[in-house]
Amino acid sequence: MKRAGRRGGGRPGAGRRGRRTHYHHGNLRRALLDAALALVERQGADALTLRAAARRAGVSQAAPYRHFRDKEALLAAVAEEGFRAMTAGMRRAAAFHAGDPLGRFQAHGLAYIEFASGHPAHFRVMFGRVAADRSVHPGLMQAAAEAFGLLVGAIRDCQEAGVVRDGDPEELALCAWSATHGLSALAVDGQLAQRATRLGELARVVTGNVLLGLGPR
Amino acid sequence: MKRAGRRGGGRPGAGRRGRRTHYHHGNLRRALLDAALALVERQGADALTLRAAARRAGVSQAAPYRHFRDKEALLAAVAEEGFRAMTAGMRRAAAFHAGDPLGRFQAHGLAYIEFASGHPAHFRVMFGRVAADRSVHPGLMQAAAEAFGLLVGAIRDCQEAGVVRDGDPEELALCAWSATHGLSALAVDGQLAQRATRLGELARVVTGNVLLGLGPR
DNA sequence: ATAAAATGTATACGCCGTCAACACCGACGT
DNA sequence: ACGTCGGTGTTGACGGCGTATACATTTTAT
Repeated sequence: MKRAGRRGGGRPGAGRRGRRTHYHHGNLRRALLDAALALVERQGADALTLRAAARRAGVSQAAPYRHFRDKEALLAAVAEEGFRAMTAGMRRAAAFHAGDPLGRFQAHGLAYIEFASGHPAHFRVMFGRVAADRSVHPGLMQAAAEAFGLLVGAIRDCQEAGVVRDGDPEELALCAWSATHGLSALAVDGQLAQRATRLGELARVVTGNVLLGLGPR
Repeated sequence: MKRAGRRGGGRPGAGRRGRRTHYHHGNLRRALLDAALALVERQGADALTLRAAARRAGVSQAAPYRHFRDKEALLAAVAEEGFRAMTAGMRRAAAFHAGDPLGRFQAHGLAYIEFASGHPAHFRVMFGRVAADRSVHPGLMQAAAEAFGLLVGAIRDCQEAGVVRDGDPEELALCAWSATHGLSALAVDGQLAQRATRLGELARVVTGNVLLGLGPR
């Protein structure tokens, strides 16, 4: 149905097809999102610009407006992808601790910190001021809620196993989320400068301390 | 010609021969900083613009460059003031718990969260990416270190009182800082939307949980 | 008094987000 | 088959931004 032939298809020099280039792009929305992700990952959050994404996708500066209402919408989409990637990483890490609720829980936290330190610019977009009113971007809200939901679920499992004290699981999960997010944010913002080399170790200390606090009384 | 009412108000030594007083504006650096703080506080971090600060101070757009190397330098100065204000707030709060190291420690955390939720835009400037290399702004680094130093000192006092377990105080303080900063950051970024009304309560829960984790074994 | 240094202004460049007007393409009703 | 229509991409423009350069003015040092 949709043809793959694209105009410029990424690089004017490379994309030569028999025909004159097509006027329409194959899937510009996806291409812009990929361009935006690459920009963030390789040149930082400040390099994420509607015009730069358009350039990278090989279209004109106004083309993105057919797919994103404004820059904020593109940022929200980038953030959403970040939450999905982070959630996937947390799931992967937890899979190694099948019968061990506490281990799963800590693995979630470590994976969170690992994502942040591995993709600092992306992390900043995820938690930066993407919108005055977040509810305008339901996909983003849902993706963020899913990550938090993992933690809440893990807390519930720990409570059932008797290794975490009773109480509102959301509230307890928030204690863990705060510590995990805080360490990640401090690391990403360069506030741990001289300690950065030990980040992995610090992550264990911090998440471990959370567990001590959450343990049964 | 552009003449616009000069900064008449409070120009010291307006006569001539004012020794320590400054030349044209009075003290443009301070005026720009105040303008920047007002912009951040009243219109958010995105409204902080060199040109807007200049406008608000009543000077031309290029004037700020005589006092700040670039926009980053102005941001750093704004962030520094934020750290000083936050540190002051933490000291004030701790003063109410003279003989109670644990109380002091928790008061620090609560004051931290209170500052963040009371001045979200300023908080964002303080922890946003002000510079690729923070060491270019020594005043900022020092102001931030002072806030962290408060926590470390409080941890030491708690250890001496036997209410916090032994161990590297910096490491233990970092556990507390992470949780405190994390809750603040989540609140500021609107990630606690529906729970925001209970922020004060959540702050107590989170800081209390940290103390449980740090307690003697 | 005069030269030098400090401070502010005018102007310009290039990039940005965004908008309006237009061009092209594929699909669909007739 | 054909004309039209909505979705998609282009061109060009506007005002705002950070910043550089050249210049004017005031303060300070000699």
